[in-house]
Amino acid sequence: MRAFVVEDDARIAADLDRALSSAGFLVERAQDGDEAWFRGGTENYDLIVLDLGLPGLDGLTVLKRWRTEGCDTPVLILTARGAWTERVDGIDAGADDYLPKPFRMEELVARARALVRRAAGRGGATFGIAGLSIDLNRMVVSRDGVPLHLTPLEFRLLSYLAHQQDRVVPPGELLEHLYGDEDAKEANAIEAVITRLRRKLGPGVIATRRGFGYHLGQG
Amino acid sequence: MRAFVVEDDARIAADLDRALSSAGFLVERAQDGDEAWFRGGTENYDLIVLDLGLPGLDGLTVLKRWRTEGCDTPVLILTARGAWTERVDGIDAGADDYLPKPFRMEELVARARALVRRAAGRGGATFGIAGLSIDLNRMVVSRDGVPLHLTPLEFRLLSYLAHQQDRVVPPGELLEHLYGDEDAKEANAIEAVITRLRRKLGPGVIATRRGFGYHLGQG
DNA sequence: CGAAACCTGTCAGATCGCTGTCAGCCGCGC
DNA sequence: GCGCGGCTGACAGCGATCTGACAGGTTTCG
Repeated sequence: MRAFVVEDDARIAADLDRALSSAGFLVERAQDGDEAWFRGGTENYDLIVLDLGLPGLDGLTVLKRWRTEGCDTPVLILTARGAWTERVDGIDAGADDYLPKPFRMEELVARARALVRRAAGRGGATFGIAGLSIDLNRMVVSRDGVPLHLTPLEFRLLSYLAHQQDRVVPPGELLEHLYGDEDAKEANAIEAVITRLRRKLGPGVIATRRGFGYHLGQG
Repeated sequence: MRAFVVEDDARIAADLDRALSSAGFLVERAQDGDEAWFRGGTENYDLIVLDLGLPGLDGLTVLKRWRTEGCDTPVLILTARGAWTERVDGIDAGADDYLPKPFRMEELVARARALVRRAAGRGGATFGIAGLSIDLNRMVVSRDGVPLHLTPLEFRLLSYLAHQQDRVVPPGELLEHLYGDEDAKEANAIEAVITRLRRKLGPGVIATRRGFGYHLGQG
């Protein structure tokens, strides 16, 4: 799950990074509008957290450009401006949600999760598959009530697959969403994680569609 | 655009009704949890506005039941409780958004629009032909709801035929579109793929026009 | 601070399924 | 009945995937 944090205040950005990271997101940051516009329009994020008060390009403008470019990534706006009209502007510009500063990190995380979930067309935060229950909020996976110990990477991969319903996800897409474009890994890295996951989850959970990718559920 | 307003305070309900109606929604109302649960689960609304403080069934409970029943209508929660933990609970229960009371009607309408817009964004990259449903997004082909496991090549061939409607496609054209001009294969390669496809799809899907080519549908 | 435990990417060898080719059979069209 | 295009089962090559081993790096704990 890749998140893109656009925030010029270094302290707040660091807080956001920490909170989202520990919630299972792979966080990338930008500090000004121009960089935000470019990367947000180019990369494939699952969520964007956008501060309206930016140096360079204004946040609202960036958002509008993304939308006219056809980018439909969920966007959560942070605004220091208290006036409700500003918020309405933000939502009408294509934002999916907003959070007025100051806010609780817990609340931000909850909303972030809700946005991603909604984008996936899914209602609840926990669901079961193949005798497995996956709680995306608590980051806990259990089998027959027995909690399984997944590493952060394993959980991120499983969670991404879960958000894709039973769509077949190509390895390249997994690579991109697990690691971002920065330090590219060998395609084999995905296979390794899949193997380790299968060992813990048991058979019948992650299926391979040779030539296509992976998906949850029986082959 | 049908909206379902669940609110026990008659005055607020009337205000919501007026605002949403003038925004183009067809508004229906309920005043207690039991009625809300029944109608929300039965009818097909585009948006539900749900007050958490309800007589009868609690709002959160109603929401959870809808979600476990598979209802994925966008839900906007109204809450008088100011504590942010309550809001987080609502979102975790499957709400798509919440609005703390008191709120501006303009803001509610903006959010309502955003939710509906969002929900409409999910859409069918899937189409059906000759009793088959082909989902290009999930890369899955199913017959009578039973998913078929096609190999990449088979999928490409079928999908090309599907895009040509029921036009008769010459083998040479298939060869060209499946392999490009580079490493040319024997014409027989196509026949082999067709055979394998027919075995999986069953009879009556791919027809041969001797001397011309192949097309979808009965002879 | 140092050691142990753990996480994770890479590699190499094993495995498995996809796919093109071939040879022979079948059936349409004449 | 004949000829030719099309069909099909068998098979082997190849690339995709799997997996165990290993090492670098990080976190945990004493």
